[in-house]
Amino acid sequence: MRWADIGEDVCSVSRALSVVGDRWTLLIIRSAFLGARRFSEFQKDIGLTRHRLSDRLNKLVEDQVFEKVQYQSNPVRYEYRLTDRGKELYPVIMTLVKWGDKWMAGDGGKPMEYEHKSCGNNIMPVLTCPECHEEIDPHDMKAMPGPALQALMNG
Amino acid sequence: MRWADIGEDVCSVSRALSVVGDRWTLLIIRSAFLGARRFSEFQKDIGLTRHRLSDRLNKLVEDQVFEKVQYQSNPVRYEYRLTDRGKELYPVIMTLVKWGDKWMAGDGGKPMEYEHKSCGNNIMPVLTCPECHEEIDPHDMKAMPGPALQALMNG
DNA sequence: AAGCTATAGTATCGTTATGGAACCAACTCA
DNA sequence: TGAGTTGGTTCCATAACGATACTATAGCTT
Repeated sequence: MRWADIGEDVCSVSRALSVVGDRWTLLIIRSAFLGARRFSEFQKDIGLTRHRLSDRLNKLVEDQVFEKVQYQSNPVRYEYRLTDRGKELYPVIMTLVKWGDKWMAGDGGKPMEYEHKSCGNNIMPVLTCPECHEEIDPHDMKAMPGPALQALMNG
Repeated sequence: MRWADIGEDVCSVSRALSVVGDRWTLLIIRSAFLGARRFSEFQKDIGLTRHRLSDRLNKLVEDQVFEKVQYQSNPVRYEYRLTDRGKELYPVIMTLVKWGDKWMAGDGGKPMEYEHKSCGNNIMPVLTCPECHEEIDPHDMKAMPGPALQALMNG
């Protein structure tokens, strides 16, 4: 039996994609990391229809990636802020930026550059092993069924 | 003027998502990292329709994420292998796995576990600064317009 | 006070993408 | 000879999406 055979539900990638796996959501989250909070800011950044944006933001609030915070009354208006759950999508965004920079580069250099404030360098993050601190090479990673998948395979 | 205002085209995230930003593509790539190569393997792993799979695989070959390699003649049959461009999506997949493990956990523990073969530890990769080797905290990253965006902003 | 602008949405409608099911073609194996 | 495997394609109904228009509340302006 193949591991993945068992179903999409026991797969962290598909679980994650059930939240961020559509055409717009990751762009909305990128905008949030660049400072957007209000409906119109997201719309200007991304250029999707208000209808769609309304939809996605509501779903992201439901999924607890954003929280709605009232910033005025009369009329009542809310802004959308990343929760902790949302903030932890930063690595996903940055790995996409890195891949896009390298493999989908346009003319005239990078769209954006990133400074690591705590060391002052202009960098692009790398994925490393928390134990030996080496950069991760896919060939050095061995994937094994974890408890959830083992349970399914044995019964 | 907002940076992102200028348009989706000068954004590495949206460029990357033009390749991997749909409901299925990242699942296909995940399957490839777990060893899938043939049409039917992908289909069993993911459970999408053959129609859709055919579509996505062809697009991914066009986008040079996969290459078609003939594995038999009579009838001619191809398998789909990740190119270098495709292999470098590994960090995107792993950061999604990590987020899914933490925030979308199901009962009974993790679906999968990962061993870093070169050090022998069971790990989950972290995003670090290649200069100071500290783990990246979104608050410590400063985003600035790069050359491509500066050019656009100045004219 | 009437009219214009800003913000944050909804409603409607036509087009595109997707899912489900059936079909097809070449070969293998019993 | 006939069922099964592999790797698709065709057709149709439904879901998601884009474009455009409309709504609602408030401030600013003349």
